[in-house]
This record gives sequence, C-alpha cells and structure tokens, in this order.
Amino acid sequence: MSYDHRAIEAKWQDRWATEKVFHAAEDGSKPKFYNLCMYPYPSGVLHQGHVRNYTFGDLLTRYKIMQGYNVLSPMGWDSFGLPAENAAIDTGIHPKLNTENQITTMTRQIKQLGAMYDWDRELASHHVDFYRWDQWLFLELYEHGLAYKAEALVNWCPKDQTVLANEQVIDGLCERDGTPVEKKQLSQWFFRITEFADRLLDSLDNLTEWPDRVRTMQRNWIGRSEGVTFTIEVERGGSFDVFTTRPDTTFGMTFCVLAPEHPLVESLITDSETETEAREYIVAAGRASDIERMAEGGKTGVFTGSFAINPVNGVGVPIYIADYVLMGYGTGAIMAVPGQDQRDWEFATKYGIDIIRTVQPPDDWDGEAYVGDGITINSGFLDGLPMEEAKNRIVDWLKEEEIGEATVQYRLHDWLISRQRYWGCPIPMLNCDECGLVPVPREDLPVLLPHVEDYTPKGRSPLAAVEDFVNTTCPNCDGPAQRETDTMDTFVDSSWYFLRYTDAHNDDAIFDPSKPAYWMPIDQYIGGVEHAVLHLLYARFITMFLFDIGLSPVEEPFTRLFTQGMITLDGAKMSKSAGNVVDPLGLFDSHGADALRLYHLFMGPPTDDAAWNTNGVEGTRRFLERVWKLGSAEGVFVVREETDTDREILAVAHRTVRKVTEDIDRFRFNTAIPALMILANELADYASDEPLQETYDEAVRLMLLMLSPMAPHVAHELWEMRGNSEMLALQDWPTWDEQLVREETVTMIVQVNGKVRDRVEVATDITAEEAEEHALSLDKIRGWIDGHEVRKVVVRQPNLVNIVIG
RNA sequence: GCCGGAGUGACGGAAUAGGCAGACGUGCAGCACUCAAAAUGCUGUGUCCUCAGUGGCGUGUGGGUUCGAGUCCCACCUCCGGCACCA
Repeated sequence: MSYDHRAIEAKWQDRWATEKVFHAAEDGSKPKFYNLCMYPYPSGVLHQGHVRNYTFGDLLTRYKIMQGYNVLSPMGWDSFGLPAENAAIDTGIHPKLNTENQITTMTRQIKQLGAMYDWDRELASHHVDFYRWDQWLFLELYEHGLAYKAEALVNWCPKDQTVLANEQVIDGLCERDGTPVEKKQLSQWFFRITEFADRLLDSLDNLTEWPDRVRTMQRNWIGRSEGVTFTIEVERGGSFDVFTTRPDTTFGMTFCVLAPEHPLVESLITDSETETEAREYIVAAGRASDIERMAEGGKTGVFTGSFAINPVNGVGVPIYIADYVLMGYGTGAIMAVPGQDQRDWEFATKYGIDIIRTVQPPDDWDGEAYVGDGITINSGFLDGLPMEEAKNRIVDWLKEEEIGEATVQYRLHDWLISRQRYWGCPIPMLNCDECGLVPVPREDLPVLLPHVEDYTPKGRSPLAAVEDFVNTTCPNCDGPAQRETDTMDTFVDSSWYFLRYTDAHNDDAIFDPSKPAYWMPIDQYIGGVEHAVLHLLYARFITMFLFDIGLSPVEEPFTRLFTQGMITLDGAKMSKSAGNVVDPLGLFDSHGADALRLYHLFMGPPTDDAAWNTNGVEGTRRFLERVWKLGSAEGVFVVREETDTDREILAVAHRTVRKVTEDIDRFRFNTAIPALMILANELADYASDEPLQETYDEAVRLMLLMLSPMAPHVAHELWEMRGNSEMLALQDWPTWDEQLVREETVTMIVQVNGKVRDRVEVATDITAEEAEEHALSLDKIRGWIDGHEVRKVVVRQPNLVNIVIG
C-alpha cells in the first residue's frame, strides 16, 4: 500500500480536534444547520450500523460546512437502560462503571472513524446533570395533568421475577431466557400522549421531508378510528357501552361480546348456568400469553347466560365472553355482527349463532362476512340506503334516543413510562401517609439514583430495597413518606436530548429557550428505521409539549428525516446474536477508516439494506490508492497549447462536481462515488499522456474538494502535500461552470422499428430535420430500410431517431 | 389478513418527465511485469446461434398501451419490512 493510513488518520483526527474545526457557536452571519445522528446506546463496541450512520452524518456535516453553513453536529450517549443492568446481573460489574468504560471505548472508536462532532456538547443520559432535567420535565408534565398514575397490566417474567418493557418481549417470550411472559396488574406511571393524538396525526402531513413509510407507520400506530359509542341494556339489569365503526349494521347484531376483563362480566355470570365454565375461561384467558390467545383453533368464548337488548329493534341477543375482544381498546365490549364482520362470522359459525346480512353483497359474492359498501337490507328504517347514509341516519337516531353519539377511538395508548428497574432516572414523586401522592419540589431536585450493589430480581425495583432512598419526609406535612421506586423509560431521555444539545451545560434550566430558538429545528436527523414509531413519536410529543409551555421554538423537532438500511451478511441482519459481525475496528487497522467510509457510501442506496462484502472495502481502498497516486505523483508535464483533450478533462471534472453535488443533496451517495471513480480513471489516462500542469492541478483540486467529506483523511493529507496552507475542511465546496459542463456533441442512436441499428456523434443543437436527414443517410440504416416503405420517423433530437418501416 | 417496499449478470448495484439495459465496484479468465508470488497495469466477461454478424433473445410471470417499456396500466408469483382479532 502506498500510503500509511494509520499515520495519516491519526494525524488529521488530532488536527481537527485541537483546532476545534467542528466547534459550533451561535452565529447570525451564517445560515445554521443542525445535523444529528440518533445518539447511541454505549454498548462498548462500534458496529457497522454505527459506522454507516456516522459516515452519512459526518459527510453531511463536512459538506454543509464547506457550503458555508454554521453546522451543529453533537454526539452523546443513551446511557441508561436495561442492557447495563442485565450485564450487572450477569457479570457483577456495576452499571455505572460498565457504562462509563463503554463510553470511553466507543468515544475512541468513533474518533477513529474520523467522524467529527462538537464534543464540548457531549451529554450522557445517566449523568445527573442530564437526568435531573428528566425529573424537571416529569414535574412539568405532572402539573399540566399529563403525567398520572394508574393500574395497568404489565409484562411479567415469572422466572426473572421482574417486569419487562414491551420491547423486551419478543413473540410473547422474555428476551433474556425465553420464558412465556405473563400479564400482571400493577400501579404504573403514564404520560398522556393520547391527548396529543390528533395533533401528532395531523401534523404528520407537514413532515413532507420524512419517508412516507415512517409517516404511514406513525399513522397506523396512532390508529384514529371514527365511529359511534352507544349503550346496550342487559335483560337482567345493567348496561354496557360498545364502540363500532359500522353503526349501519346494528340491525344485524346477533350477539354481544365482552372482554374477559370487562367489569360487568362478574355480575353477568353470577348464578348463571354457565358460571363455572365462564370463571374457568376468565382465569385461563388472564394466564394466556398473547400468542396463545391468538393461537390456531380459532376464536374461543363462553356464553354468560345473559342477554342484551338490541336498541334498534328490541331483540334479545346472547352475551358472550371472548378474548378476541380486547379490554384495552374501545369500551372492551362489542356488538357482534357476523354478517359484516369476519371475526364475528368465525365466532358465530363456531358457536351456532344466527347470522343476518344487513348489507347486500354483490351477486357473485361467495365469501363469508361482507365488509364492503352496499345497499342496507333487513334493517327497518335503514333499508335501501348505502352505507354512508345509513351510518348518518342511525347516528342521528341514537342521538335522538340519547343512547349514543359519534366518538373517535385511537389505537395509541398512553405512554407507560414506569420501569421496575434500577438503571434509569428516578421518578420524582413521593407517597405520603397523609397527603398521598406528592411531587418532589423542584428545589429538591435532583433525586439522585443511589448506589446499589444487589440487582438480583425480587419482583420490584431494586431501589425499593434501599431504605435511605425510599424513606423520606413529605414536603407538605413533614410526615413520613416513601419515594417512588420506579425509574423512567429511557425513551423519556431520548425524547428531548436533542434540545439539551443546544445548551448542554446549563445548570439552571433544562435549556435557555434562546439556544433552541437559534438551532432548532433539526435540519437533518439520521438513524435506523427501527425507531420509526416509538422514539420518533415520543420525541414529537414531548417537543409539542415543550412548545406549548414556551420552551421549544418549534412543534416538530425534525424537519428532514433519513432512515438508513441495515447491514446484512448471508441474508441476515449483521448482529452479535446472529454471530455474523464484521468488526469495523479490524478494518480501520487493515484498510483504513477512509476506505471503510467510502465502502459504506458506495455499497448501495443508503435507505436500503445492504449486503456486506469485505472485498468491497478492498475496492474502495484501491480507488484511494489511485487517488493517492494522482495527488502525490510528480507528473511529467509538457508545455504546449491547450487542446480539446485538456478542455475535456476539465469538463469531466466539472460534470463530476455537478453530479456529486446533486447526488449528495438527494442522499444518493452510492452514485456519487462512481462519478468520482470515473473522474479518477479519466484523470489517470490524462496524466499518462503529456498533460498540462495547470489543467491537471485544477482537476485534482476539484477531486480532493469533493472527497473531503467522504474520505477526509486522505483528501486532507494530499491537499496539504500539494502546498495548500489552509485546511481542506474549511474550503468552499466547488461549483461547476455551466459553460464547461455543456456537451458539444452527443451520441445519437438510430433505431429501425425500435431496434438500435446505428449510433452517430451529432451536434447537441441539431434540428429535427437535420437529425432525420442524417439518420436516413447512414449506410447501415439504408441497408435496413432499402426495399421497405418508411411509414414514420420519430425524432427526439439530439438523442434518438426511430425509423418505422413496413 | 391489512399496509408499505422490492424483484435487473456469478455478486453489490447503475439506468425512471418512457428513448444505447448492465455504469461503477467485486469476482472470474487471459496477458504484461516478475526467477516466482503479491501488488500494479492492460484486455475480456448477460445469453444463444460451433466462427463470423447490419444476427436472435434478455430486467420475476402472463397480458396490454406505445414508433419505442426495466420504467406506464391490468392480473399473478416470490421476497423483505411494519401492523397484526383495534370492533
């Protein structure tokens, strides 16, 4: 290898850091650009996903600086969370020590990539000067009625004796040991994100620079559904509410279903002939995992022994308990209309319940439930109406009768933020024997996470065992009180950390609003698509809240979102658990960070998953060797008049500038690299045949400027070697000369009946008449058309002429 | 099941306001340099017709629109991702 990547990379990483090239400060004289990669969990090992992410981010940081923007590109650590605690349980290393060691390691590794950040703004969510503002934020939410405590079913691993976060439950099993997860009722803290459901949904329309896929996923996650809620009386007394989006089918209700957890169930089954069976069913349903509930064998349920009265026609219908109705959605009870609902159809056929069609299916309908639009039948005063009109009519009727009204349901639930875990931010609340729930006064913040030595799961937060922590006095009455021992979901940290970067060391406030007023919104946010819903939705919610209380200047934090694809190897996601990891550190050593960066840019569309092939890194290294040779060689130059060849190589360089600029702006790095490769190849050809020094130097200059954000170490070294005293990173991004870029001639293809039969160089400004005449005069073409009738000639000058013959 | 996205050489992938399919890279083969190897450079590399050519075929499958389709339309197949009994 002709250049020593280890020496060059170390040299320039040091120069960039000591000269603070990437230090960001507010500056009204330049347009700002806030460029952010999602902050990582400090696993201690840099993997290819990080490399890809930070390569894209760093490219953009360097590119935007060269374009004259004042760029903020910070880095920090999502350093609270379960892996550290799990590691502590397994290895006995304290989470704090473990985490800080891993941050040290990863910081070094990120610096080895040559990715540059304003490290002065570094933050870590496990630092008290960060998480105290989590607590402050919690209190703000609490005081605005957006944080509340309620009973909820949580995931419980009976083996580990611990609560699991949703993301730790994989297909109904505990991710740690594969134990089937159970549901347990516990008192939990929530953030009232549902209050923002409509805003979060409507505002998605404005996020035009987000991938449609992510917006669609958020829309589905919020799951807004318009319908009707109405009350159904029970024959033996009592009533329950149901939600439906198809009130037009109410005449087709032939049974009702309550979720097993529905509060009315107890009174319905008491003393009924199916009481024993029903009780057994309820117990079994409570124990069953989600997968078991959905398992094959179809829907299950049990008759309560009670009947409900259909309000539209007074008909009594049986009430069932079935676990296909979820307590967590709508009212936990439904009117079942098997004629128009496939789930109800399946249940009805299994239990021999009547089916009444209330929408006329098409003549050729041979399916089961018909869910499409059609004329209403068997429905009294609704007969003959199409679906929408029937809906409107019945809603009016339900309102007149005062038994129902139009309502909206969401699939989005309030955000459960309690974690019965140690390694997180303590929730700043107290339980006073006299006063009940009491928030910790702001002046008493932070509530410090105490040092704990024993994480052995005992079915409650490890903090509950720390008596010094738990026992305190009530700020209201000075009586004895106990601290909340749950910690917060780490998604709380990540829902506002990007605002903290704008004022990372503020000890008096979460941040001074003037700082985000300058930097926000984030112009470009880059990360994995796995965060499409949770993190990106929570961050939007919290930013909206901070906007409402006057702290954030924007409602939407992320103007432009880019989601990168995964790295795969042998068809599987590259991951430690899949055992197919190609360690980037080894490649830094063997091929250099620049070659690895270029490979990540080159390997495929940034949005797509990309299949790893180490030979590809060989390829980009070879390209850099060629660049090195072009940049460092003592050329054999001649003195002569400028010719077309000289002008052409400059034209190629300028066209490359145009192509690379456009490609970077569209995040098409995988086509920008080939353009540079072609330039290097052409330049090598040019150099081998009596080049002019001035022309050659100019082409190399442009090439190095373009490589600066992509392969910064090699580009900087060559730039310096070529006698430039000012650092490459601080140069202006090159522009192209329109005059030079313009092509004088172009290859015109000539087709006969749509097949290419000849190609010919023509002037770019050739007229249609000239093009046609020229095409028809070509020898090859005449051979094809002689003896045939020319029926038509299609001319798209200067690119193509198509001659249609009979 | 529903909603997205994608099917192009041995491989990663280029090419869409419809106009040269396979850029660039990898791999492979041959040649040069070398005692030899590595490195480097050059040449070739979709496929069929034994060689050639003004040749045939070719972008998941089958149709269609068009002078012209990888690109647009219809039907289908396969793969990937998301949601998953949400009433």
